[in-house]
Amino acid sequence: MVQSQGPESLTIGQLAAGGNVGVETIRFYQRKGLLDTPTRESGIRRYGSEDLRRLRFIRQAQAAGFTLEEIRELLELDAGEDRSRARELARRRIQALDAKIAEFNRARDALQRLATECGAGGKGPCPILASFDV
Amino acid sequence: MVQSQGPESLTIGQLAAGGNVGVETIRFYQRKGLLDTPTRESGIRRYGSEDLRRLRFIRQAQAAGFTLEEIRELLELDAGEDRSRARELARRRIQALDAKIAEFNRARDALQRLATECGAGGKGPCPILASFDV
DNA sequence: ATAGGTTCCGTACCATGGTACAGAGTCAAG
DNA sequence: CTTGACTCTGTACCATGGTACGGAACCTAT
Repeated sequence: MVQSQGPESLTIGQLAAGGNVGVETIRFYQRKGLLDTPTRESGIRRYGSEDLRRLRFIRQAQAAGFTLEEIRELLELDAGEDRSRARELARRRIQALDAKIAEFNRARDALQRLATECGAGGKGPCPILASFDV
Repeated sequence: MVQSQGPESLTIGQLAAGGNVGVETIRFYQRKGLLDTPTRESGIRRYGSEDLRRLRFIRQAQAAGFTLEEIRELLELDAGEDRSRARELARRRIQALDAKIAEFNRARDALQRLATECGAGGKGPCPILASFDV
C-alpha cells in the first residue's frame, strides 16, 4: 500500500477515493480539462486538497445537471472576473432545474396513480399507459 | 404532400410529427422493440392512434427518468397480468424521483446562493466552488 | 408520365460520460 | 533487492439515445 504523506500529497488513487470516483475517471477529467495534471517531481504525480475540492465540485455540479463542458466553464469562471457570465449560467440552470423538478413531480403523481390503481387488487393488466394520459 | 386518411392510417412521418420526434427516432424505437413495425399492405406501412399513444407514453416515461429498456418492460407489462411487477417498477421510480427532486432542490439552493453572492456587486471572481461547499 | 416528397432498409456515425486494457515505470515493505 | 501494489501513457472499447445518409421503391399532384 502507498503511504499517505499528508493532505497536500495525494496519489491519483487517493484523490479518486476521496472523490468517490475511479482512477480512470480522474484521468478522463484531466483529458477534458476539468482537472489539471500536476507536474511530477518523481515518477508519480501528486495532488493536493485543491484538486480534491475541484473534484467534489465537479460531482456536485453534475448532480445539479450541468454537463462536463459547462462545468469546465464554471471552473474557469471561478478564477476569472466575469461575474455576469457566472450569474447567467447559474440563472439558466436554476430555470432548467425548476422545469425538471416540476416535470418530475408530475411524473411522480402519474406513477403514484399507477401504483395505487395497480395495487387496488383488481384483476387483469395495470393501466400503465393510461396512468400517464393526463 | 401525403394526404391524411384518418387517424387510423398515419404514415411514419405523420406519426413522428404527432409525437414530436423525428422519423429516425420512430425507426430507432422500432429497432429497440418499443414500437412495433406494422405489416404493410401497400409499399408503405400504416400506423394507428394506438401507436401514437405508445409513442407519447414513451416520451412521458422518458421525462420521468425511465430508460428505454425500462419503458420496453412497462409496455410489455401494460398488456400482461403481472400487476406486482408493474407496481414494483413504479415504486422504485417514485423513490428515484424523490431522491432526484431532493438533490435538484439542494442544487437549486446552491445556485441561488451563487447567483446572489455573485450579483452582490462585489469585485473579483465569484465564489463558484465555494457556493457548493455545503 | 414525370417530378417531388415520402418511405424503406441497412449501415454508419455522433455526443456524452465514462471504463478497460497493455506494457512499462515507480515505490515501499519485508 | 525482490515482490506486489500502484502509477503512467496511449489507445480501444462501452452504453445510451439518438441522427444521418445512400439508393431504391412508392405515391400523388400536375
